[in-house]
Amino acid sequence: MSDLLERLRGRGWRMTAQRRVVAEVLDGDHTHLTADEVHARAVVKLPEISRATVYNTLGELVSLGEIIEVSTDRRAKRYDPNAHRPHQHLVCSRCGAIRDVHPTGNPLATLPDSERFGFTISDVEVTYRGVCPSCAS
Amino acid sequence: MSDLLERLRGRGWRMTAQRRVVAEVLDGDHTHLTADEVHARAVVKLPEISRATVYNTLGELVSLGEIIEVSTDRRAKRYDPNAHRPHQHLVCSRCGAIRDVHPTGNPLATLPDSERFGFTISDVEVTYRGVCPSCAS
DNA sequence: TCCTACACTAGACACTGTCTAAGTCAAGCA
DNA sequence: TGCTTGACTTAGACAGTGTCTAGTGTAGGA
Repeated sequence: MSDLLERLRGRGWRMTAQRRVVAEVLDGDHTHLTADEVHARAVVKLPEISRATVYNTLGELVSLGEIIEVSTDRRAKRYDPNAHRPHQHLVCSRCGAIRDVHPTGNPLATLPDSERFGFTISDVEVTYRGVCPSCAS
Repeated sequence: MSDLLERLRGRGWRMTAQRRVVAEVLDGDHTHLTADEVHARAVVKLPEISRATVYNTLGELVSLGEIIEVSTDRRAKRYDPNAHRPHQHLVCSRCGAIRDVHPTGNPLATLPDSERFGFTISDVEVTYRGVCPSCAS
């Protein structure tokens, strides 16, 4: 975590209490939080932090590549602090639980040239859906 | 299209002008419309159709498996009438254009057992992202 | 034709996210 | 250390998408 703060400072980020709190929340063991969940946890540590600041800070962290936006359902975006290792997501279609997973092979290679329609493809997102053990039992 | 209406009638759907119009809109050559786009087109044919009816009808068509919900960005859901042939999506990250694509292999097979965490996996969504030829030029 | 359960409408409401104007403060500099 | 400045934060309005409800309408069977 202090790593993250150091990296951000090194990139010219002005270090404020609000940004520190958001980074701390993301570094907790609750991954894949929504923006409002991040806000709720941040408010515990810093009651006057505003929703707009949380949204701004999350957006900045995303554009800096420190966290990843995930949208496994059509509800709120979720934020994944595990940005430094490529991975995909496995989602329970009942309870919405999310796990990071690491498929074999290169997902980009599955799309033949004839199906690329001239696009320059840079990224692939794979979402596996199913029922988790708790919901199945 | 009359096929679709027949299938729906066969499943006990009460056939109303509103449902017919929504089905007709989806059957047009504009695929991947948002709910509000469907509503806008439906209003042209049936001015008094309400937004709630369009949302309800789309939801029913999805649960009947006649259309597919697609969420390639975090804006509105889009509806894909191409539900009867498995496919994935290729999205332009600049203009948002969407193409149906057909990757090789079985995307489910890319997740090893050790990465399934006891989930019973039933579905995989793959979204390829890149820049389309028009945006690249 | 009549009846009734299902469908539709208008509009309020909820959730998520964005924007703005005004105030605050981190950090560089004297 | 104290000043200055522009980046940052705040509160709250606003926008887009989707859901829900109460009252009304109507498709389709008897």
